[in-house]
Amino acid sequence: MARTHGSKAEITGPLIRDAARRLFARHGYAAVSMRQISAEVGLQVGALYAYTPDKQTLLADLLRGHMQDLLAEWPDDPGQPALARLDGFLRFHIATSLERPEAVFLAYMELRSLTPENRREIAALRRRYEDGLEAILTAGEAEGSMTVPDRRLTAMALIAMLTGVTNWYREGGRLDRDHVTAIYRDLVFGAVGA
Amino acid sequence: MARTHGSKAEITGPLIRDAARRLFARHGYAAVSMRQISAEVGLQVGALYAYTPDKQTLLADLLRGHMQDLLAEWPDDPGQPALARLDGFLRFHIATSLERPEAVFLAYMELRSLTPENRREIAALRRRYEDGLEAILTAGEAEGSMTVPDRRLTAMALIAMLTGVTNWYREGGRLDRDHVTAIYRDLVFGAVGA
DNA sequence: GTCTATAAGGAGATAGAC
DNA sequence: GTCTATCTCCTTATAGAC
Repeated sequence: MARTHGSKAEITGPLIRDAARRLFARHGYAAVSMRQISAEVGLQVGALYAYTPDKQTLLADLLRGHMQDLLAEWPDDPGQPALARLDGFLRFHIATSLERPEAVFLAYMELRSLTPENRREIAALRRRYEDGLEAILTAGEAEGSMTVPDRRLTAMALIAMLTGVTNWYREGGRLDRDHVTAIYRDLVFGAVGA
Repeated sequence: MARTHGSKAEITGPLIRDAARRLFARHGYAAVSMRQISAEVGLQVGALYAYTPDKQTLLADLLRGHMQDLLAEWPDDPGQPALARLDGFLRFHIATSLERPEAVFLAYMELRSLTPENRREIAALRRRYEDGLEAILTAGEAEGSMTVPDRRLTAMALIAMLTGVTNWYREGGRLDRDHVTAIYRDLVFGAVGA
C-alpha cells in the first residue's frame, strides 16, 4: 500500500534545511543561532539535534547538496559547438541563480565558515563546476569561435559576473528573467570575442 | 616645534581598524569577537572602547572610510573619450581591489551586517560609485564607441566581474597585476562591444 | 590609555522525561 | 520526535582603579 503521508522526519528535515539556508544567506552563518532556526520551523532548539549532529554539519550539508545538484543538472553536451555550450552554461547558471539565490549565494560566500576538511570537499566540487566552464572556453578557442586571453581567469570572471545577478535582481523589477538572460548573453559573448 | 611622534591614540586607532578589517574580511563580522580584535593588537578588550563606542560603529567606520577613499581617489575625467574613461575605471578598480582586498571584500559583503540606518548610508556611497561607471557607459553609447544592451545591468555586471579578482588572486601567483589588468581589459572592452 | 573585574545575556550542545 | 531544563562557555559592554 502506497503511503500518502511522509513521516514527520521527512517533512521536518527539509523545513529545517530551508530555514537554515534562508537565514544563513540573509544574515551569515555565524550570525544565525540554532534557536533562530528552530523558531523559524516552530520547534524548540533541542529538537534540531535529531536532524543534524551540529551547526557546522548543517551548513556543510547545504553546500554539498547545492553543488551536487548543480553538477548533476548542468546539461552540457561536449558534442555541441562551443558557443552553444557557452549559451547553455550561462542560461543554466542564471536560471539557478534566480531560482535558488540563497543556495548560490551561500555556496560562494560561506566556504570560509566551513572547517578545513569540509571546505576542501566543497571547494573541490566548486572547482569541478569552474573546470566545466573552462573546458567550454578551451573548446571554443580550438574551434576558433572564441578569443579568450586567459581561460582560467576568464572562467572565474564570467562566473563572478553571472553570479552577481543575485546581488541586485528583484522579482517583479524592471527586467524579467528572459531579458536579464539575453543581456548577460550579449555581455558574455562579447567578452569571449564571439 | 614639530612633533616627531604621534600620541598612542594616533597609532593604536589605525592598528585597531587594520586588525578589525583583516579579521572581519577573513571570518565575517558576526564571527569575530572584540576579544579577537584586541588580542591581535595586544590590548585587553576594554581598551577598544576608548576608540569605538561599539562593534557596529567600528564596522560602519571601516566601510564608510573605504567608500569615501574610493570616491575621492577615482581619477575620472569626463572630458576624455569614453573608452579612455572605461580603461581608467577598470585599472583603478582592479588596482584598489588588489591593494586593499579586505576593504573591497568587506564593502561588498558586509552591508548586511549594518544596522538599517548605517546600511542606507553606505549603500548610497556605493550607489554613487556604480553611477560613475554607468555614466561612462552612457557616454560611450552617445559617442558610438560602445554597444551596451542595458547600462544599469552592465555596470553591475562589470563591477561584479572585476571585484571577483579578490576571490582568486594570490600575490606571487601565475599572473602578475599588469597581466591580470590587461586580461580584464580585454574582457570588459569585448563585453561593451569596443 | 589601559588594566582588571564584572554584569547580563546568548551561544552550542546534551540529558532525560514523555 | 519533541519537550524542558541545564551545562559550560563565550559574547558585548561597562565601572572604576591606576
